[in-house]
Amino acid sequence: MNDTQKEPVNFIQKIIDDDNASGKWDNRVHTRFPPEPNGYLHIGHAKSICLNFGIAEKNGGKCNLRFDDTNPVKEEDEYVQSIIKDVKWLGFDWEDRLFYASDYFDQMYEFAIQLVQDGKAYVCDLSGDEIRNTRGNLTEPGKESPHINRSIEENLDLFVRMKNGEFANGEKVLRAKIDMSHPNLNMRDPVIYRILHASHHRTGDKWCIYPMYDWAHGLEDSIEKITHSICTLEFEDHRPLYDWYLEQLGVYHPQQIEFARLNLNFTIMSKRKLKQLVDENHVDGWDDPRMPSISGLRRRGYTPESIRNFAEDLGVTKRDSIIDVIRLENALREDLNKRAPRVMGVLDPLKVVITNYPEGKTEMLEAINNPEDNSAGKRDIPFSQELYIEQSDFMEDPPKKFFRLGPGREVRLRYAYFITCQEVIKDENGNIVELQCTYDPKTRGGSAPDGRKVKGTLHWVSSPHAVDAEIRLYDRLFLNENPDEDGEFLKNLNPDSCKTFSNSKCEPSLANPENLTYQFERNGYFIKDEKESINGKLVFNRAVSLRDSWKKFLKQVGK
RNA sequence: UGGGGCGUAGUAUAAUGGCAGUACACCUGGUUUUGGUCCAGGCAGUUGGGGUUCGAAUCCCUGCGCCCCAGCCA
Repeated sequence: MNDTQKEPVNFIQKIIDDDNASGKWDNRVHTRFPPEPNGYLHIGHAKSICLNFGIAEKNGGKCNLRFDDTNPVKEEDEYVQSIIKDVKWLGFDWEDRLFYASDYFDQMYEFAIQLVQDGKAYVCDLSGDEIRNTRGNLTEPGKESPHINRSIEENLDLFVRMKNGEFANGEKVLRAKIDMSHPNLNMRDPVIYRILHASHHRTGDKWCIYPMYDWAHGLEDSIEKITHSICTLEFEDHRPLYDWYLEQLGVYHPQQIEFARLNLNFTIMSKRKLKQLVDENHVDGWDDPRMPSISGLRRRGYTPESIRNFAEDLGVTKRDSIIDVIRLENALREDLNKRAPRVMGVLDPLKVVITNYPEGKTEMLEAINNPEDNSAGKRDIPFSQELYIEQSDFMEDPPKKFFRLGPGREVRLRYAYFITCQEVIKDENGNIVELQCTYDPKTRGGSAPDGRKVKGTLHWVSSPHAVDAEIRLYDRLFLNENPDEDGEFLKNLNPDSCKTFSNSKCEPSLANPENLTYQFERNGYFIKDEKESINGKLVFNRAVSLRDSWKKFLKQVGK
């Protein structure tokens, strides 16, 4: 790279550069990824994970993994475990810094006591409805709570009794005393603690009051000595409150910085809606290969590297944007093109008999494992008289630009021979069931000594040596670019998002596939589905197709 | 309508007072034992109006458009 082409520096890195120049944080960079364990991680979280861990890494800093588990009614250990697994799988290391907001509940409670003692918080008896009704709205100020002037002693007493479980859910809350006419709604005496008689997945029944996000998050950051607290745009309005709390408490005060979350077209990113897809069985769980969840992408055949490259390529800004999901797919293709071993698999087999090939003979032919990587070596694949090719590689009455097989046409079988179609065998219904072809023995390996060329090269599998498999091809889960545009994302589900070929044939090397994504030549990238490959059945998922200019051509000419 | 943000090719993203660049998408062509990869070329942009300046995407004024906020969710 020449020095006129610098790597673009995003606005967060610029802030860090400035801070380091001024010595603001003693040149420390300490970030955190703070998921709430109320669902599985998705590709949107991946952007945040890559940003937080990435920026720490680039600046010689640290990044914590911290569970923001302040709402026991929504959170579960299952989600904690899945999140740990996913972040690790993406390739990030929080070393010994795995934290939970719930570890700080005692400290948070003490800080709340301090705020009450300073006369900056009060216990309010208003119901949820009453609080809402007295908050005012976008244009009108709110009204003060009738309990705003309780004495410090009374507030202390009531708050302690809240903690001790003397009151029912919703009966009382602790609120900050700020300004009910503040133009920022978040500053109108926000709730700090609410009563929730609910069992927490980590603290059990120790607590019946739980801190609200705004109270908890700044304290978590403060306790962990975070420098740059990176979050998404919708929290911009919360920053004044984040700052207010830490300011009033006089504690270590990180800087909150907001960036635009990732949106992908043809995809939904709301955890609530993804959970709905799972709960209502529209998909086969959080790890359904069509889900944008990390676990879904993993099962689909995505690599951690491709996701990280994608996230890196995205950049970081404050602009709302919708990324074309094609970019995610391209990131995978780019990664896998360099690394994936090539194999041959026929999705939808059509029998081919080589009439002039010795019956019962098997010969081994040499194939290159990865033309992009010489170190991947070579392998031998068996060839025999009876083969399978792809149904879509034969046309009885092919158009001129169809470079594949047709009556009387000659094509190359990859790494094998040139064959010519002599006869088309049909069943009583007129379906093509077999092709009788002849081969040219002089073209062994795939090139003709007389220099003659063929346009098409087909993948194939020797019938007696074939490994049976089921192959699943995935399409987008939704029909619309913006699936939730009309608020009815379920109606926009793509009924053809999974196409199954149950009679596929693979080359013998695939009998016991490794846990990696292969390229099935001319078909795309595939990975064994560990969940579905049971009872001797072998199931492959297609992660992404190869670019297909033939398909594109068909589309152009209108089918 | 109060407050907080954001406006650069189709989609994203650089340029922070000095040649509007890059990626993806799209279109041509070349190479090729994957209609893959790779290579070469092309199309295409600063939200409107005013101002400051030798010079404005960038600074100022003023419109317009889009997003977020009225959970005891995060």
